[in-house]
Amino acid sequence: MSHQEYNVTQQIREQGFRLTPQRQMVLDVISQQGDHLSANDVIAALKEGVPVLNPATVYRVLQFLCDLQLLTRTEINGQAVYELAQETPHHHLVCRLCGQVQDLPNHYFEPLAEQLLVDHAFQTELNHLAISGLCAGCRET
Amino acid sequence: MSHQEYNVTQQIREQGFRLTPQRQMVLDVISQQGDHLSANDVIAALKEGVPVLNPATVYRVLQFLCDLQLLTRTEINGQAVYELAQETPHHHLVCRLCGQVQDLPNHYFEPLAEQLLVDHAFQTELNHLAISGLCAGCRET
DNA sequence: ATTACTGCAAAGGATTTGCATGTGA
DNA sequence: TCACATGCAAATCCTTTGCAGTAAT
Repeated sequence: MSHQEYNVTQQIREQGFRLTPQRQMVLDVISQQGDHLSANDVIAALKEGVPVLNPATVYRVLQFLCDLQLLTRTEINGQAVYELAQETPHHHLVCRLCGQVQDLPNHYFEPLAEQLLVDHAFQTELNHLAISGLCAGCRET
Repeated sequence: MSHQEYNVTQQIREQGFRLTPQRQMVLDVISQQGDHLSANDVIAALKEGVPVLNPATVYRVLQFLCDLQLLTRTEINGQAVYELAQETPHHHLVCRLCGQVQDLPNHYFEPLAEQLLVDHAFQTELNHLAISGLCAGCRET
């Protein structure tokens, strides 16, 4: 179990919730497989091993972990994807062709956020925004 | 029929497709009700008048009009919404509290796009991005 | 007269929910 | 022990599809 994952399990207990095998399995998958897994990805990954989790349980665990803010949920191309919550908010560059996703630090959006506040009195709450386009590799071909 | 809507019907014919009452009704609704209608909004609005369109037809018309690039489709909070295609791309400020949507000209994103190109060789294809946050009115209360 | 288009009903996929059972603390 | 969680199945929501009939050109 990674250090990060350990903190997560700690938090579940500290908040008075139960650390069940199902919740651990979902956390394992998301920690190991890395980021940006859809509910289906998680369900599929869990089918590799035994025993299999019920899809309803996976959905419930994902929602539970999001409620505790241990996971974050992003919509990419109309599909909900999940990853471990990080300290700093960040965003995503999504390639239209190859589908690759790379992270983008929040500071890229700071000038924009400031301007929206000045011009429109609109206070952005940017988190896990998905920017689509063409990645370096796909632009060449 | 507005001038804009006239152009749209012209284009349908010019491209060899048929201008059916159903397509006109969907266009009427989107032209009159304004922007950001979901498929359901369109279906509901059509139920006000008679005769009623079949939901499957509404979905097919919306997709058809998007294929012809006469409508654009945006995902806001995981919900597909449609509006008449405009000449210039633009984006949306979506208030988390009141749900109000205001348009945002594309030029706000130009510095960001340039920086992503320089730093990550990533070519953004930004269109109808939804930025969530708090609008001026909701920030006060 | 073609053949694109629509209506209907059924299928499909993703997610949620009710309820009985199971289990972590 | 016992409230919280899970499994199961059914329900729900949104959208798509097959097919027969209709209508725009």
